[in-house]
Amino acid sequence: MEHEVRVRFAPSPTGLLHVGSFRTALFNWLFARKNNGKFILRIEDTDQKRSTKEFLESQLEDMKWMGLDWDEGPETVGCHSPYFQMQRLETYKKYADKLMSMDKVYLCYCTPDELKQAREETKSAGYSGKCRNLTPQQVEKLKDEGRKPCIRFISPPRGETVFCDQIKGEVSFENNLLDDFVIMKSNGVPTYNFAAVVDDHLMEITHVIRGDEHLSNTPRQVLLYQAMEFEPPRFVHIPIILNEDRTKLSKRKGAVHLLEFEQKGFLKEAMLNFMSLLGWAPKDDREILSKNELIESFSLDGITKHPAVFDYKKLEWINGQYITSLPTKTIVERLKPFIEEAGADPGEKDFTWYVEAISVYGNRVKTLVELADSLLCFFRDIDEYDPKGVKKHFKHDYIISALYELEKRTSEDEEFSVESLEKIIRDYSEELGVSAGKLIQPVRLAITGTTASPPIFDVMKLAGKELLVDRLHKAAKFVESWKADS
RNA sequence: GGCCCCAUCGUCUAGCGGCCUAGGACAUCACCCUUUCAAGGUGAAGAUCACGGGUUCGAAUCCCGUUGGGGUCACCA
Repeated sequence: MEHEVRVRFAPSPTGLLHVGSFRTALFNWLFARKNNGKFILRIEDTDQKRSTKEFLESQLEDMKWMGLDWDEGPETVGCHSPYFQMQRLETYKKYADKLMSMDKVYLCYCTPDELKQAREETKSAGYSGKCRNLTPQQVEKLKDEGRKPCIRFISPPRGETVFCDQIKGEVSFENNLLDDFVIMKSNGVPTYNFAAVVDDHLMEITHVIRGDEHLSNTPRQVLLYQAMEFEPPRFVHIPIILNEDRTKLSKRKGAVHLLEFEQKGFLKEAMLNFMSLLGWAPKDDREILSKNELIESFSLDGITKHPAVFDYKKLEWINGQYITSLPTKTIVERLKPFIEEAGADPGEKDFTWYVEAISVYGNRVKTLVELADSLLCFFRDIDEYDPKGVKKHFKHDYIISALYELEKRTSEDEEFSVESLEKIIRDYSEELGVSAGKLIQPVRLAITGTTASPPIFDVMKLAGKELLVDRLHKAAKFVESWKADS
């Protein structure tokens, strides 16, 4: 009988939540939910220089935004609290003392400068073990100099450390390559490797699912598990995410923080769907999966071994799929902040209008930002008419009178429906003896200022009588002065 | 550079010894639809399964080497 699955996501609040970290959190969460296990959120805030309360809050908000709820962690009552490493200092000290009494660690009085210098001189990365066999007199002398020691782990000089990774299989490292690494800094704060091992053990973590960049840390952790006589968890190293140029996903080359994607108008459902498909695939050919479907089909053996390139185009496609498939009510609610961001008052239009707008515009945009942008002409005056469109669609002699006539006819249209508006245009084009398109394009330009838009009768209806009449009038005036100038 | 990991269409991937003259999706292209732009529908192009050796009756699938890519080498996590 297997133990209850307990996994954890252990972010450091040293920046905004990175999409790579988020993907790690997602896989952990999916695995926990799939197996009816527990998802634990542990804050690794031992980097006191870079950790901030603001980053912590931002990361927690991102997790909540995406719906990755944690069973134990900040803001919960878990039986393994506290979940902030800086609040667990006595615990780490206890285990460091234990290792000290077992002669598995030692005090090191070297200063960062000395270490740096030694590294440069020997051109090798590891620590020499200089302080491992200090005499009592030497220790006294170093203490008198006011030095604060850190604690280093005594790495075995030979042999190899082998562990089994759920994805990679058996992985082994030569012990002589591992140096005496630091487990407790001189300020009494544990280092990552030590704190993670102590906490994962105490919190009864069964599967450590984390990014591939931690694979080379694992032998040190395995050594610590052995030294403290803890049973190690299962290790699951998931592939990292790459930029299009196959370098590690980084700023400079595009958005990397979850927050940025939210601001760009991506829906959480789409993000969740897309991110889960980076380095993992369901057994069947489905591409669009809801949160529940993801949980249902998630399994560790579906995770790939190789890194995955972040395909922005596919994300856009998935987002587009969700814009058209999510309940309109949901899209309306989420769209409003973007309307506001674009500089308009979302309260100007009522719910019915939004529903129509989304049914008309929804399938031609990829993000909420694009949706808000294309709807902006219904909130604010248009800045200019597309120059190419002007030359093409405003050039004919009948345009000025036609725009005035349409202004008159639409203003007198009591019904003001998509059908009645279509009738006005078609009837008038027949009267003029021109094709409907010859009227449609100028009207499109008059309302939106552009040559591309959804079907024009829908756009006219969406504009509303007042705005439509105004735009037709302004366009007529514009063409008058344009013709006069040329 | 040392160590570790990885390698199927441009990209995400299916494939876990015969069903593969390699399947799906995004992107690309064409056609249909059409008042423009999309969406949608149909179809096309796109991978000598990185390369070279083995093992086997048979390999994208197993083994070895080469090359390429990535990760990591802190009193950061």
